[in-house]
Amino acid sequence: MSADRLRQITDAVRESGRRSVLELAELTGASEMTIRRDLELLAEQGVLERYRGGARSLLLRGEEPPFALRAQDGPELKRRIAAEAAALIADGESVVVDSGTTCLEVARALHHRRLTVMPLSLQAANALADAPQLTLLLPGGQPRRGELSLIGPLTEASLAALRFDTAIIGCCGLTAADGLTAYDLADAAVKRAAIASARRVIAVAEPAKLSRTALAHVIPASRLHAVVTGEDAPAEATGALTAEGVIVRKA
Amino acid sequence: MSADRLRQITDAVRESGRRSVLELAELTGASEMTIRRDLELLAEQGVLERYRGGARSLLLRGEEPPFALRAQDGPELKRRIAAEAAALIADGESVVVDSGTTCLEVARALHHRRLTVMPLSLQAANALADAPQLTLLLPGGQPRRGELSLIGPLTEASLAALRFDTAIIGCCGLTAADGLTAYDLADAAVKRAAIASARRVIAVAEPAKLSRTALAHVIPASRLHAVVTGEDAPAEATGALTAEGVIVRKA
DNA sequence: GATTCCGAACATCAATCATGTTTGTTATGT
DNA sequence: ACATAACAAACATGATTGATGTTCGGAATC
Repeated sequence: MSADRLRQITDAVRESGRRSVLELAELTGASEMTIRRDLELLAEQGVLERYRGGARSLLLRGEEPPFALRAQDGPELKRRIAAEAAALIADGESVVVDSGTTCLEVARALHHRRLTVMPLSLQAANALADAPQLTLLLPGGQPRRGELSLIGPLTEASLAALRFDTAIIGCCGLTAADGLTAYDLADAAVKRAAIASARRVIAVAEPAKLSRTALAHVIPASRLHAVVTGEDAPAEATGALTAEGVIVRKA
Repeated sequence: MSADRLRQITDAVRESGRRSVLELAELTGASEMTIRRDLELLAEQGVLERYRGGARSLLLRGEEPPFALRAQDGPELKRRIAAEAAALIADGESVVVDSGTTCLEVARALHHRRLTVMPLSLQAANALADAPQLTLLLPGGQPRRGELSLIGPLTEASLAALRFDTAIIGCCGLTAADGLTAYDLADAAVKRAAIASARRVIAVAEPAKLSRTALAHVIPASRLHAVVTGEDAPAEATGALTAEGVIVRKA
């Protein structure tokens, strides 16, 4: 399954709202049959909607693509950021790890460590299920479709009952002006609960997110202790965060 | 990975307490290198312990083999039992599904149904994560190593806060005299909590379990509403259960 | 110090998966 | 109703992966 082609298709359809199978086959160089199969897949993920002859986009602008697609996005960068974040955690700590693709990488980076970890997504829980030295604590909740992040009152109640040394929080947008933001309201509520039950808050955010703001406000940037981002993060963004009292680490 | 060979090895080692690599290679017809790789795998799962030249069993009699091995055991029968149990559940119900290999099959059988389901293991949660019409509720808790059943105070608290129409409960032993029993104390406590929060309790048990009793007592048989087992369940066992007021279904 | 066992590295085979091609069927438009 | 375009099932192909076997240098045991 060529991830590149899926991305090309997603982008092309999103750009003009709709594309024909023939156009997409020409664009990608793949056969029409392959395009049809791809469209079927993307339709299942809720990215687009099939109609006879083509497909129309279901992603509104400002909406995030599904997990399976984002997971293919710059995995190399995410791993570097995750490794840097993991390095900020000391053995023996208790850590709550947020949902999202970047945080999933953080969870993987903690696999061999000696910690108490509460992951906030099924993905991360699975990644850590066979970790030998880890005390794994799962919160209750409802796994969000596709994302598999745990949400709802059960999740918030589980978090409220516990106190962690560190929270690793992912985001969809993070700026000094708008603070840490997320696309999903339920996710945002869980993030807030996780932050409320942690002594120290570390955000992980690819550079692109530092100039983006999503719908749901989670917390102001000043509430963060550290942000881990990529090396090509724009200086204005990181500077503004530093001015808020946040430590910025580039991976 | 030949499941047959792993079973042969496990049985042979358990029978005589220890076996040499050479013996096992002869017995299974595989090369010594393959046997070594298998032993490494089984050692990771805690089935046996390597020593130079062979391996010795770590499974005490009366102890259950790890999940990965049991999952390969008579999958056909388990699916039939699971289908029968699933048929006892009406659309719209709320159901709590226990951990274990048989209950995992029940979860799979519920995949396309319209229900509210709380699985008590990560395995089952994963199997149901992409179910389109299902409301999935995860309890909190600690995933038990290998088994991935959720245990601990978080799990019991999650269950105590909810009321279900039906509980599907797995077991290690089930007799009219000794009731429903499990190998693991923590699992048993969770089972009890699940049963306490359900109006109706259905146990699933392969025929072999109807003449077995494990360490931890969960509930007396009379507390069950129905038992689903295989068609070749011994008549004395099923008769004794019926005498306790339990409905017995053979799949 | 000799022998036996081990495990890493490579080779091989089978199974699986993604993709393309063919062909009969279905849906759309006139 | 008929013609055409799109579709999807079935099969073919090539690439990738995973299990197994073999060889060989190194380590543990006697």
